[in-house]
Amino acid sequence: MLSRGRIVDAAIDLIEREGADAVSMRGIAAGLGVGVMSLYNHVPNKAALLDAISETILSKIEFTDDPSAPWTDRVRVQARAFRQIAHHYPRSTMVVFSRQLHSSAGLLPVERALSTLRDAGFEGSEAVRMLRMFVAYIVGSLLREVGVTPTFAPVRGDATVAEVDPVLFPEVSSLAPLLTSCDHDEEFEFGLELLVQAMAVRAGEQSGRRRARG
Amino acid sequence: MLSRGRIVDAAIDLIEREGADAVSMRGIAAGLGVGVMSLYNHVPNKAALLDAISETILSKIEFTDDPSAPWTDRVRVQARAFRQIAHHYPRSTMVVFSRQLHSSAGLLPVERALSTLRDAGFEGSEAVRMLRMFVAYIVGSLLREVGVTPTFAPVRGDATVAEVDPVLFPEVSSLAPLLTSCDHDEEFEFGLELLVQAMAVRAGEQSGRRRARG
DNA sequence: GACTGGCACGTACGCTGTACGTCCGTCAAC
DNA sequence: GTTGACGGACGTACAGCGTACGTGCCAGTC
Repeated sequence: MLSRGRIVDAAIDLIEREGADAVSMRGIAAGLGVGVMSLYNHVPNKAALLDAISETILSKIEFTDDPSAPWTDRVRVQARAFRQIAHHYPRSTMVVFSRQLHSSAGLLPVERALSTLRDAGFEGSEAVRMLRMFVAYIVGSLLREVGVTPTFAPVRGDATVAEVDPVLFPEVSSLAPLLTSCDHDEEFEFGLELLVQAMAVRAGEQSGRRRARG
Repeated sequence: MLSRGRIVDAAIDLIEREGADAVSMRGIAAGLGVGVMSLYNHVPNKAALLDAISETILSKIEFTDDPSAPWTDRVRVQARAFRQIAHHYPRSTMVVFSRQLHSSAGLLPVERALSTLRDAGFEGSEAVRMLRMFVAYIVGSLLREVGVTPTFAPVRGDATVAEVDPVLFPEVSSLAPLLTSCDHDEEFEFGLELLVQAMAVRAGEQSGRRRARG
């Protein structure tokens, strides 16, 4: 028996195997051993299916952070949970980023993050701003990590960089080896640490002001 | 006379008018008053055309930062230049983000940024890490700002948030008004400032260590 | 037994990207 | 002035896409 869930799962499998461009209603149906039009009994159209894929991916994020741990550690754990799922479904992650979903699928991550930020001492618009900044960093990082099409990426990039004119682009030229290679784990942790520290500084100022007022 | 540049310009116009999904070789050709296949005399295929669009957009970034200004100000100016062009071509920006380009089109921004980071005291891998973190934030922010499909966005989001269960999602529920509305300028500047300050702290530690060694 | 609703499915239409062949205007060589 | 080559604009054609619509089967209810 066909179902919305089975269709979404098959679609995610197909995307991970053959890429987001290769996904088609016919391909998904073939993967399920089913006629194309049968899909439309469970999904109104392809756009809705892609939205459903986004929600499913988002819902797979597992939060294992300990509520009693310091908020800085919880922030780190939550950020890594986000990243882990993106690495597990790299190509589907691209479709998540390419669609803005109006649904409440991503609400649990937001709730957890806001709760953590409250523990850190941020409230109201300050908490929302912190959240948005943090999400921006994570999304931007993952877009870079995941957008390089992990499978069969032609390493043509090196050749291009080798041709960089050292006179026009001295900095790029001298840092070329560092720019072409990238330890994604290390890069992510670096930015994460910088952000957590920046937030800690800001949190200290906040509580300092509150103490001064109280 | 048809040319690669005219094709790219027409394609960008079309994307901004009707969205990235609506862009087709036939549509572009029609906009130029030309047969479809004529395009293929100047562009090998649609993917290459989209790459060309990305490069063109990237090349439109104007750097007006004063090399004699403090590096913190230069960072701010460069970030805003990036953002400005994304706002000028919002829908094309989405295609830029959805493609990773192997070309050297985005090299000038990188060069300028690395030069600024060197002035701040960052060198080698530290500079590259700072650059990548900064780009991640900017890209993530712009993806949020631009991904909300500025034109004719159905404001269904508010209704969805109004239905949030206050028991399941207390934080989201209490901050709902702040979460639904968003002053993009303010949000961007907030994160930008936080990052610049974090970088300044790190730069101070760097130069401190150098002084200690020297 | 008849009736009804849901689901799987085939057909068909308009759209897409693009391979291939054709035509025509321009320019060089004789 | 004629001829030949060549580059660019173009039409045709094909495979593949999303999906509107109609058909047939099968379970459940009166």
